[in-house]
Amino acid sequence: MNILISDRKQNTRLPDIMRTAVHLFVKKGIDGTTIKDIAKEANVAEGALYRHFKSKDDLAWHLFSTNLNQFTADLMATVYPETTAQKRIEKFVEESFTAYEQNPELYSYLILQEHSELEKYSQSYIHPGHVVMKIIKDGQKSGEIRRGEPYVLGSMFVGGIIRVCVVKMYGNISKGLQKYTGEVADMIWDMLNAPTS
Amino acid sequence: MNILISDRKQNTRLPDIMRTAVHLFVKKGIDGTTIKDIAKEANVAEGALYRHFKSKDDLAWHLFSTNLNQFTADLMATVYPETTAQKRIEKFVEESFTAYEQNPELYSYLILQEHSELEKYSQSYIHPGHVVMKIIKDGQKSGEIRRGEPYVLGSMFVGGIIRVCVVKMYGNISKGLQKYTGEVADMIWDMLNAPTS
Amino acid sequence: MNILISDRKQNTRLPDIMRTAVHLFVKKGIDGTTIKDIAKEANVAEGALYRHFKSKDDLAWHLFSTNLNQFTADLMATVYPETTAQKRIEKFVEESFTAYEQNPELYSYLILQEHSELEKYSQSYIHPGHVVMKIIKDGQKSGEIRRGEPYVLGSMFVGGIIRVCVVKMYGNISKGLQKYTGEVADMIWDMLNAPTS
Amino acid sequence: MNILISDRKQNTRLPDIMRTAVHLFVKKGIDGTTIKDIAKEANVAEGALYRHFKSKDDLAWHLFSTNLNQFTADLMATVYPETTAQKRIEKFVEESFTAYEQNPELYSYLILQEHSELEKYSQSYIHPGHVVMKIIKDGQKSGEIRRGEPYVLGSMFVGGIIRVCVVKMYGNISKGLQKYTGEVADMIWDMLNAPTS
DNA sequence: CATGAATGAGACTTCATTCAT
DNA sequence: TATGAATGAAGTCTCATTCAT
Repeated sequence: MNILISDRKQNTRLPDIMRTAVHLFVKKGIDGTTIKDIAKEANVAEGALYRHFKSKDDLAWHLFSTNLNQFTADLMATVYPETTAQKRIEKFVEESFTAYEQNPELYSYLILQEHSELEKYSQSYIHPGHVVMKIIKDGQKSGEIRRGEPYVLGSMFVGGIIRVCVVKMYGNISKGLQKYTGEVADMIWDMLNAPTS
Repeated sequence: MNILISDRKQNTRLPDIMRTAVHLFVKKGIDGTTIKDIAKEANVAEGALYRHFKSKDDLAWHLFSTNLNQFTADLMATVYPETTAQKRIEKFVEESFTAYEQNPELYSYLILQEHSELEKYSQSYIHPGHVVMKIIKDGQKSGEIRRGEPYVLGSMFVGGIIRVCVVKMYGNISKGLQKYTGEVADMIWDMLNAPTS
Repeated sequence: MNILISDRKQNTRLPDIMRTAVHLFVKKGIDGTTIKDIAKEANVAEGALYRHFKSKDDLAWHLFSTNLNQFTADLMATVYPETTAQKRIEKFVEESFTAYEQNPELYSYLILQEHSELEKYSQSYIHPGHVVMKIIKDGQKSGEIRRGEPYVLGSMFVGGIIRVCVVKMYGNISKGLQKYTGEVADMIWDMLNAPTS
Repeated sequence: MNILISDRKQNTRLPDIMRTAVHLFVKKGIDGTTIKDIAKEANVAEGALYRHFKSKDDLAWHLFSTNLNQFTADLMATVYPETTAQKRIEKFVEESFTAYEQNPELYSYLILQEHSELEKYSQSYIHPGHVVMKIIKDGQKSGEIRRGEPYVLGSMFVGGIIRVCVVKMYGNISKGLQKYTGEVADMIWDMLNAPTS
């Protein structure tokens, strides 16, 4: 389900507004994007936006938290039926690359950028890092994953995935990321697995 | 004061301005930081900035490009005397973590953040990614590093390092990063090295 | 309000802004007038101006070029149906003095002042000098007007008119200028006409 | 005597400053010229200016009033030994055109421009208009000059001269103005003289 | 005396938000 | 409900003037 398109069918320009907002927020930052920019590109009057959101930051925050919660939930639902650490990692990579390719701008907005503008809102939202940490800690408990500070291991895991997306976004990788799912999952596994013997 | 050591340079507030600017740019973003903020925190009048820089963005760009060039040059000088891929990776990790710990804010400004505000300036600056790519490509040529799209391998390499710094910055890792140099370098090596048949 | 007469046009503060701007530009110069001045005297917020003009200079230029084109066109339409140089001069004087008396400030802005601030804009606008030069050159061709460098003759012609307006503006002439139309036209004619052997 | 070069021989940059100031004030207006502009073009430090003048406006006013007084006095001394209106007019034209050609920028600063910026200073300085009015009134008394409102006649007289200078300054007259002295004086005389009989 | 960095008031401009139509 | 002109606080930048060196 495309998370940007609300399932309530109203005769509203809301989806246009949201899609445009993500596009511009990614391109120019939240502070760098004006209401006029969004209104013009979404073919809406400036005032129209305030029918749906209390403020620009409210829009930015809504876009962020709603979609990030959704993405994290989807990730959890896909990854955790798997029972081995290796399989979980593979699913995590697959799901991440798929999300990126389906909507690079939204993925960038949710995952690739830090939003200092949103710090005023609660920082306790659920995010994919939680899934990563769970995979690591469960894997360490079961002996599948090497010992070490879990945050370091988790960072090495998720940092690589994030960076691949960034580099793809900058145009340095031409094929679809899904092509690299297996290879990347293998690399992460080589990095994290506990040496047998 | 030793009269032999340049007593001619005017006492300028430039260092204060630059230090403060990095601090605030990291904390609130470039767009989110005002000239007034910088002036107040640096104990300088607002106009003082404009004796040294044409505009706020000019300051941001100067801070970015100058220091990034320097860091990249240092990195190259440290890494490339080494002759094996494994050693180079270790030096790269060590140098990165040291740079982070010496000046987390500057490192964050240079490496951890994407600056959409600076896109108007030339995108052809030298940056550490170039060093990473060289390590990867040289290592693949010599057979030390596994086959695969170099940008993907490079992203996995550098993405992990970046992420460790981000997580440290958010306070989730308490020890100094230099403690993890060996461990992280090993993990990257496990991930990248070509399986010896 | 008669619904047949355009009830659609939004009630805009544009006319207030323009009237006030001319007033202040004449009184204090363009550079000497601030946006705050205009806003206060026009009872408008400072930002209102920027809905209609890109900048203060843009406003100044618009005011200048639009009205000057209009005035020149009117002048041409009044003067050039006449067929003798003497009549044309009389009409020119009459039209000039009438324009001055109808709106001294606008006339001053268009004709009496040099605007170094507007030099950045095209200098190729149409202005009343063109009408003067045409009267002179046509009159010289037909033998009605004395020989001599046309720009010198034109300057003597139009300079007098301009100066009369300036002196009136400074309060040294108390009667309406239209009273002097005949006298001034005669003087110009005495100055310019070719002596009939 | 060049009025811009002080007869006290000090080792000072004052003449440079004054010449530069006139140049820039004419080119960009007083408000449009900055102290930095003047300092840079005169090869002086910004602060140096304040050794000679209390403020920028003080400089502008000094330049204006001193030189205008001088010019008016010279004019009076040249014109008033003459005993007929016609001769006086000729001398006035000659002196004006000579002054323009000797130093167009200074003449422009004194005569061709209105300085709304200087209104804060006394408006009761002596200026060439007084000489003009004296010529007109004396001429009317003696019957040499036609009847009519003296300010109107004076404006017609001096307005032409001013305009010729302006048009020359804009480059539309290529020969030196002194070439036109006789012709212009004749025209003014034709315009102002009382018809005999 | 000269220099030019610093000051800080105030100019121009932007833009999130409101509100009459 | 939509529109977009208006608001006005706040941001960026300028520049006359001061003052330590």
